Amino acid sequence: MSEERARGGPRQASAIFAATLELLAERGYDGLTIESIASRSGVNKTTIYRWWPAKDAVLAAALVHSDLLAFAMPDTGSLRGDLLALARAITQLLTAEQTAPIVATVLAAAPRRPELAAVARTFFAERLSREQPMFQRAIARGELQTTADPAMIMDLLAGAIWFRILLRDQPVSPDYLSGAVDLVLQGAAAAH
Amino acid sequence: MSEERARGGPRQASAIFAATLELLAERGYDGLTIESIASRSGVNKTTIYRWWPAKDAVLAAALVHSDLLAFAMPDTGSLRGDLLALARAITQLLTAEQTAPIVATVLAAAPRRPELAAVARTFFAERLSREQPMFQRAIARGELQTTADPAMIMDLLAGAIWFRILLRDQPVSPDYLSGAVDLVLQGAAAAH
Amino acid sequence: MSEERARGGPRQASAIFAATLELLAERGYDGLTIESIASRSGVNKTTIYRWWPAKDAVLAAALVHSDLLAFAMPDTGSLRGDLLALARAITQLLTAEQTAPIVATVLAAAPRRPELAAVARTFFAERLSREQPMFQRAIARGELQTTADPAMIMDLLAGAIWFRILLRDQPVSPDYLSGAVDLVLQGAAAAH
Amino acid sequence: MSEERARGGPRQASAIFAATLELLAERGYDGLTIESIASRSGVNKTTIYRWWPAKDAVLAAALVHSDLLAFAMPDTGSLRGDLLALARAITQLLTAEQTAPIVATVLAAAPRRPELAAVARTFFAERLSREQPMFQRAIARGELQTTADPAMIMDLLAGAIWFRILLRDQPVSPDYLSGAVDLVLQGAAAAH
DNA sequence: CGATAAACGAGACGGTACGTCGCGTCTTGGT
DNA sequence: ACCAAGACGCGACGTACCGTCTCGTTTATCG
Repeated sequence: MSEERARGGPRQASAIFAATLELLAERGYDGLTIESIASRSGVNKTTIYRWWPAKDAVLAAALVHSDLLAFAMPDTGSLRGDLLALARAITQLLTAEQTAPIVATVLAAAPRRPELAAVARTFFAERLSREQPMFQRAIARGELQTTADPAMIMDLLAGAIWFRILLRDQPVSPDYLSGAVDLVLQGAAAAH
Repeated sequence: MSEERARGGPRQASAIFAATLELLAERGYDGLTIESIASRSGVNKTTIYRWWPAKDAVLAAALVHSDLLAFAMPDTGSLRGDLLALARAITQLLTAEQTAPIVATVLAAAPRRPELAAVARTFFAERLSREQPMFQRAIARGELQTTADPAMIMDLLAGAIWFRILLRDQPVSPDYLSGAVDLVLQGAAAAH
Repeated sequence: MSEERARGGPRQASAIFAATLELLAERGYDGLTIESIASRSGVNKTTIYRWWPAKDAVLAAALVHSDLLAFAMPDTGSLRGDLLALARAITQLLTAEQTAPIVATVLAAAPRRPELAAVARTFFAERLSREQPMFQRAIARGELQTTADPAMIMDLLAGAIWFRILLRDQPVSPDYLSGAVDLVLQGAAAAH
Repeated sequence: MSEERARGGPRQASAIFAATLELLAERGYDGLTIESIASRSGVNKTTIYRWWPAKDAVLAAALVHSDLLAFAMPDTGSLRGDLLALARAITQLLTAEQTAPIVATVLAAAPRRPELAAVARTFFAERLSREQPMFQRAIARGELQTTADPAMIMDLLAGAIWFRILLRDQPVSPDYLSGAVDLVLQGAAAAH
């Protein structure tokens, strides 16, 4: 029952994925070439093409296979604490030296790259679904109205962080984060 | 005293810029090549390289030169109306057939491309400064507290729209927009 | 055991060589470009660069591969006859419609082009060594002194023809050839 | 009566010619570009094109204008001495550091470059005519038969040297030169 | 255990685009 | 009238990866 190789991948899939993410971090999306992945992972170019149609697909597979997209769902006892923890995790993802280039790259390529777009979409959808319990706990605690829209709350919070870091290129301070969380929470608390 | 050509650009700059944006919309960022710009604009490749070092620079110049980044600052009489108008304009920009491919592609590519990042940064900074009167009017009307942070409000609103359309790939309905505006406004209205 | 392709050359080497010599004859040395060779031979430019670093190398290989540099060593029974045959062959090479443009161009370019110079040097060295039997037969027949220097004799004879055709641009008549052969032979016959 | 500028040339012709020959010696024929001549001579590219159609023409004019092609006709008192002096001068021209690259270059380009070919042809023709007195003196002294062909003698001698240096890439020793002169002289002396 | 099919290594190839160089033409403006 | 300055179209350069394609050589699974 050697499960070492999943269906639909080459024998050295792990080496390929590792090389892919290394190179992506080192040289950026454009510096990431199939040939460099092949060379770095000690695999022949043909082998990669046998399994994936293009470098985006390799990258998508590498991301899914990696734990870069994994994140712990917080449970601090209060919605404010949970949202703050999430906001900090997002900020971390977008600024940490190892993850920032990868995440920026994937999002940049996503709009025109179905594979990467699918990864992003799936990631965010799954994330939202995993956030549901957090909001249900908050409702149970009376911290949130039943009518509140968790997706919108996360859009506002996560969007502000993404927007500020990637597009406005402005720092995201702890104060900014707590201010944004407060604003959104108070806004959601107000009756419709 | 024909001042027809600004300093630092080729004679057919306009044709080059037009071709650049057309091709960007048609083929996406990676499909946009210097040779295709040259061919489409009826200009020689060499001429483009004489003036810009890389395609990002051409693209940045084309964006600055275009009116895509122009936008009217609303003045509806209420902050809610103004923010809603802005939110609609942003949504429009990101979804309209002519602008969406260009804007989405540029914004997506910006984090990895210094020139494009600079354009985005400048654009958003200028935009924010032009939004100041809108917030000052709201404060004068008593719709907003003096302590409110306009930048954060715009980050939340614009970020949510951008995030939802480009990353989560979800529709942005009029109800969603007004809901988001309300949430943010009520959140900002609550005391700190 | 198909030995069809010699080591160190592309699969369509012959087509490339043929195109190279054709184009050299048609357009001269400077008009001979890698791109034109690629186009004419139906091979991609990249393929040529994969195997040769520059056009001189292609040209050198084409020359070596061709039979332009092949020549039959005469054996007419007398040194005078042999030298006359050689002189005629050289003249022919430098004036015949098919060979003249190629040979003249190559010889002219040789001094400035290491690869071509090497081809010329090798060719003339090999040629001289193949001429040795001719001179030995002449010595055996008593037509030539043992002290005579075959290399000098050939330098004088070949040099005169080459000089006259390529540099002085003057015709080389049969009378001129036999006159030159006679002069050299009689000079060589005289005691030192 | 300022004759400083000949008809059909720009004001800075001398600077252009000097730059041309310098660059030719420094960088070879291919490294000699119109743009580099213009830059070195402090003249605009346009000016050069106004007067000469291509770099060959500039080079031809520069050579004619220079004294590189000048040579003194020897008069040593004997034909053998005169020929030896000529042979040494030719060898010098082909091997001296300053002249060798220029001469090799011109001859290399000549076959396909009418301007340069004309320069070469003119040079050799004029040279031969200036050699006539040398042969007439020899005939007057009884060193040479009336029937001897001076052109052929010079073809053999000069051709051997050119051939040996440029094509066979072999050294030309003093012994070689005197041997060649002796051989040719004795051959010419023998009756037809 | 040995056949056989999948996976792989090696690398030549056609192709697109890159960014650069020098050519020769042209226009403009200044002596 | 001549020239400096320099933009321009053009052709070729040599390079980098792309994705495709044989062609043998492992592997590893199964009869």
